[in-house]
Amino acid sequence: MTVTLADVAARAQVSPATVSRVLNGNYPVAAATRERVLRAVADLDYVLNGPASSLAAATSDLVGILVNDIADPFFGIMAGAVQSEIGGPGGRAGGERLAVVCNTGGSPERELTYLTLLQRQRAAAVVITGGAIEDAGHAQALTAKLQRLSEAGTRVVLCGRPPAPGTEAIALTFDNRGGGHRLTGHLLSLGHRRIGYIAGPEERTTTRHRLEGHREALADAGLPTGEELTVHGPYDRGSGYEATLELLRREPGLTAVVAANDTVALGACAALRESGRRIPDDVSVCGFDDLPFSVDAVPALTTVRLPLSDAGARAGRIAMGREKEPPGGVATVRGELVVRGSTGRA
Amino acid sequence: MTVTLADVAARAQVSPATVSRVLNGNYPVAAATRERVLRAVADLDYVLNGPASSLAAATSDLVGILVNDIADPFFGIMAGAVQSEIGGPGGRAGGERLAVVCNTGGSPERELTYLTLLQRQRAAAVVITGGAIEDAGHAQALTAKLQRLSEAGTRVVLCGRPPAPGTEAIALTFDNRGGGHRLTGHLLSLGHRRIGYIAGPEERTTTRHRLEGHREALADAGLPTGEELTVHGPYDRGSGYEATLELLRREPGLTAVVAANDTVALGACAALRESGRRIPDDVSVCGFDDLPFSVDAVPALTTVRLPLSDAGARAGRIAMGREKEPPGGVATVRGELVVRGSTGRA
DNA sequence: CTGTTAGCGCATTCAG
DNA sequence: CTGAATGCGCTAACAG
Repeated sequence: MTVTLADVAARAQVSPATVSRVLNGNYPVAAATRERVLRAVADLDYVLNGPASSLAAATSDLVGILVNDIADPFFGIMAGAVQSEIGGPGGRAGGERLAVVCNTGGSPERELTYLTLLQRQRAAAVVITGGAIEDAGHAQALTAKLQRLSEAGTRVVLCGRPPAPGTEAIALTFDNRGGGHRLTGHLLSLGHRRIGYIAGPEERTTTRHRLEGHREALADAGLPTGEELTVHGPYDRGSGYEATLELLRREPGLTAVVAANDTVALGACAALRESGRRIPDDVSVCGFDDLPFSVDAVPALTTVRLPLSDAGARAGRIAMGREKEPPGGVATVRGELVVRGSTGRA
Repeated sequence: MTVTLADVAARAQVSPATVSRVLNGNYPVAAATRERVLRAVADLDYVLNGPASSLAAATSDLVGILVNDIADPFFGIMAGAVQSEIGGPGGRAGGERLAVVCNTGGSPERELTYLTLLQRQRAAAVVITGGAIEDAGHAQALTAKLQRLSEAGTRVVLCGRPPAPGTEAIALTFDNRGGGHRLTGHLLSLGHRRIGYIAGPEERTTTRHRLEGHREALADAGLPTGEELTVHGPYDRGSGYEATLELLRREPGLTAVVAANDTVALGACAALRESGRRIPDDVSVCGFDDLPFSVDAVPALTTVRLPLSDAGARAGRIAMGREKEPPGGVATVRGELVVRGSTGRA
């Protein structure tokens, strides 16, 4: 029924082994023979059986990319970059790898489930993007799982996440703390003193580091860290909107709002505008990430640009073993302060 | 080295067959035996070998989701919705399916490559999102490939793409033509007559249908279809920006701009603003899709809302065989005109 | 350079 | 309800 390697071999009048060799291209085969085999493949419209191939070879061409939220360009940009380095020649069979992105939705269970599924498929590599959940139980389970993956020969790379001690995972970490520090430093230099902070979800490394940077900047300036002006929420537009209304309630004299990321900042801008405040004349706003739409906001967002695409591409190359791992298995990726129209003097 | 089914069987003192049966849960096993097996699985930290399992069963738990641009929320939202319906119980082994999204980057070759890869993996289903490339050669190759997939037992669902005649693929098509028609109708009713159109890439069904709707509306009103005021470009911000400058050059008296989608519209707004024009006082702008950021644009974008999330979820359910297929295998999903601040009287 | 020989790990018959 | 036997389709030694 379904055509197999043996069928191709019969038609090309060679042994199955030879067909396998031309298909995988990792072994010398006479040009004429190769020709004949390829024609037979085309004639029969043969497609390699992936599971059988992976079973026999004890490895697959699957590369998993885990993202917290596939609808968020922050992850989409990284995932696309990872994938662009993974596709193309280099795979085992047919020279193509299957880069697959898995959407965890930010759920620790789903993260683990996907890793198990990838482990089950004997994935060649796994790239995990974005911040981690800070829960002791989950961290332990994750560490164990990553270790298991490494032992099974799956290369693990973290992109935009702190290192995972106790594992062999390579980490490209974003300097969220430093970025947050510079952002707030910028506001302070403009004379702002009553600064609201809209943080991401609690128990997320990204959230915590950005917030710590903010508070360090405040502390450096000898100011109170203003816990009462911090509101947590998800990394979405609605959160920025709601949180801003809440901040305004707590401190009507607010002169600046720092948002967990650009998307949240957009919601903050909407809320401020609806409350009759002008940006940046009455209140300054900043975001984080510098997503593509940020430059088109009105006024354009002051933010911290993270080289998402570069980082993703690098993670992809490391996952493929095409780039040297950073010393110690950890590299820090800095964000650059981008000052635009949404911030001004207090 | 790596623990196998046999190891689990030995530890649980049952036969491999029994272990397989409890793992797949599709066969009666005594509760006590099941207990023992599950404990052994936990003790040994056993993970099923996916390739071996798929090989023996001649099917896998992989479900592929093809997207044109993973960094674009338009696709991210659909992909996330598809995936939310695919995950969870229902899979063969362990009750979990691996929903994987593949980024074609809009390239026909990559689309085919990914489909082959998925075919190779004996994917349970494939959901293809977004418009198709209108190239006779590619269409033929794609039809053949989809047919091959169907024959191999892979369910194929198109989401946001016209039906593929000659295949068994189910299609949830967006009414891009109708949406485009209503959008332009709205502008005409506001008195606009000199309307620029920024179309997406040529040879894309989405592009063509939206544009046709636009021209039909013009024709219905007895106006020329204004081919000289149509500019093509990719579905991104930069395209909107450049195209708008070009349109302004061709017709400085433009009173409205219709963009291929919201992202393009954002770029158009930026260009208009930089040219000193106010929106909507001098020039009205509309987008398409109603992505999350569109409501936060200033002024908020008039657009056509596509139920991306609903459509994706439905596609996912159909792919899983959990929802009845639409009659004739085709369903049309309408877009709703959403009038906001970016459009006003001419 | 090419053919032969063995499994890879699991799901299924088929018996019991 | 459970065990034994068979083969899924392919790759990887090993010979030639």
